[in-house]
Amino acid sequence: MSFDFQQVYDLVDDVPNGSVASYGMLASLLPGVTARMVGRALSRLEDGAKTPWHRIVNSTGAIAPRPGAAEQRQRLEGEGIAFRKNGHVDMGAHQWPGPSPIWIEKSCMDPIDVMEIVSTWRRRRSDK
DNA sequence: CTTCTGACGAAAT
DNA sequence: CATTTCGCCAGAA
Repeated sequence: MSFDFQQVYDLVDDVPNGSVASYGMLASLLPGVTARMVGRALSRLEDGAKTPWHRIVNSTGAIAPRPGAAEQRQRLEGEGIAFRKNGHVDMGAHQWPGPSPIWIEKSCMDPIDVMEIVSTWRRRRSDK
């Protein structure tokens, strides 16, 4: 069975205004889904979609080079996201804290595991 | 069935 | 930091 794009969209919908998440982090919260699959799911979004795709960047904080990258940056700046000189998002300051309790409940995941995963991604940032 | 192609990530250089 | 290299894998052609 192939995975359902919808589960990716549901998680992206959970990322609040003013914060950004990486493809890899979202993928790590979705068993069996890889970062590439998350990206593919977003690329298949339809134009009028309500899903906040612009809040997803890669693990280095860079915006994937593609038509529409400019719009993504513009939207993020509109939400108060700060960028560095090299064009990367300041992940340390805006990284998504993790999924909401509502999402965690719907996903049927163990809250402890979720916290574990999230902390791993935060640690990875600061180590660098 | 085979080939090609990425909205990625991590480590090495 | 920026670049390169390689692993990964579902769809489209």
